[in-house]
Amino acid sequence: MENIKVSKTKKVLKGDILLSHGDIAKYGFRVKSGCLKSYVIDNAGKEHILQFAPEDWLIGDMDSATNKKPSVIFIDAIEDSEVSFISTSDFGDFHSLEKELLAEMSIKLRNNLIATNKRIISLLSATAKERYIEFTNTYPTLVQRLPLKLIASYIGITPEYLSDLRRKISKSQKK
Amino acid sequence: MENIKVSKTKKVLKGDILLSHGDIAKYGFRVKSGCLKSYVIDNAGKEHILQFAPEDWLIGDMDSATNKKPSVIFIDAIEDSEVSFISTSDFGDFHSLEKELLAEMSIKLRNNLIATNKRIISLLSATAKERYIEFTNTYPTLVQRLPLKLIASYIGITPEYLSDLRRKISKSQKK
DNA sequence: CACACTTCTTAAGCTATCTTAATTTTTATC
DNA sequence: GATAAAAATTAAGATAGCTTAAGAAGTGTG
Repeated sequence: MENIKVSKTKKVLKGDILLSHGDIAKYGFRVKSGCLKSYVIDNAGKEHILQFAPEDWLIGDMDSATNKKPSVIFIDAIEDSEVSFISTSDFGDFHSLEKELLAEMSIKLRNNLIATNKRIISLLSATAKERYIEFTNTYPTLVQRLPLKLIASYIGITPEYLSDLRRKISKSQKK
Repeated sequence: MENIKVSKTKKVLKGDILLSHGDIAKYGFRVKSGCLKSYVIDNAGKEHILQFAPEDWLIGDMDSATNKKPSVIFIDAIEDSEVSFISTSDFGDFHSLEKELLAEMSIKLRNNLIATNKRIISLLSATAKERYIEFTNTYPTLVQRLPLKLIASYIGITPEYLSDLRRKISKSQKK
């Protein structure tokens, strides 16, 4: 999607909120530098991270943008970032798009779907420890860069329990 | 994808396996009648259901088909079914496809991605009880039709615990 | 460099969910 | 419609992962 219409580029600061629960998504975001996250907040007020978007990643709420419905997610900057805005009017009607662009979009959607399915497999069938190790293998650069509590949130456990797991893992490696 | 190339139609019996762990997926499947499921088997030998595919649904292993890699999933018939085979060569190179078909594929991929993301939100942020109630609301016809143990597997719990939950739910409704 | 703030760790007790195993109910088959 | 097979239930004991709380270790900022 290098050639998709991009309306503007903007600098955002760590902590800035680009999309809030209840908003109707008018834009998706392409991250030029820095890192964004998308997440939900559950009934108990706990945050659960859906996606990290470092350099060159896209992030947005496709459901809200496509169906013009209030978003259930938030998108924030977790580092100072530079972000370009992708108008979601492009998402609405695929039939009006160029063939070339459609093919690229299909590929991105397909790859995203494959990755998302892997995450479901992981959530259904792997233990917390296995999911953590899988995360470190899949996103080694993010592990360096992100606070552990965000990684815990992404893999579906508490930071305290992740801390336990890491201690157990490093203990078992020492021998 | 009504107009995608479909090589053949075939009747399959309950229990028949259409794709096995280790296979490279040569076909996706469109279900004409009956119902298929896709699932993984974890290290402990437990089955975890990724998808149900009743009438008019598509099911397959996109990762295996796209990347010509051995599948990590199985696809079986859970009822006697009639199924048409979709050649996965269509998946490989999007650029060679008709524009109209690409637009339809993009829409299907997008909708699938939206649904898949909802499932991740549910797995991360909802309790087992909430996930069960959500399932019954989202797929009321499947609830009638499928054994509870398959639903338990789909929402990520054991059949015994689902049984407990159902008892608690019906007890709390009686008052 | 000191203060505040965030992140990380540790530990004890707790709960949602699992395991095992036996029993009952439902469904399919000859 | 009897028998076998599959599905669902029940219950007791086990455990992975959570909660709470407090302290330690980083990190940024004036």
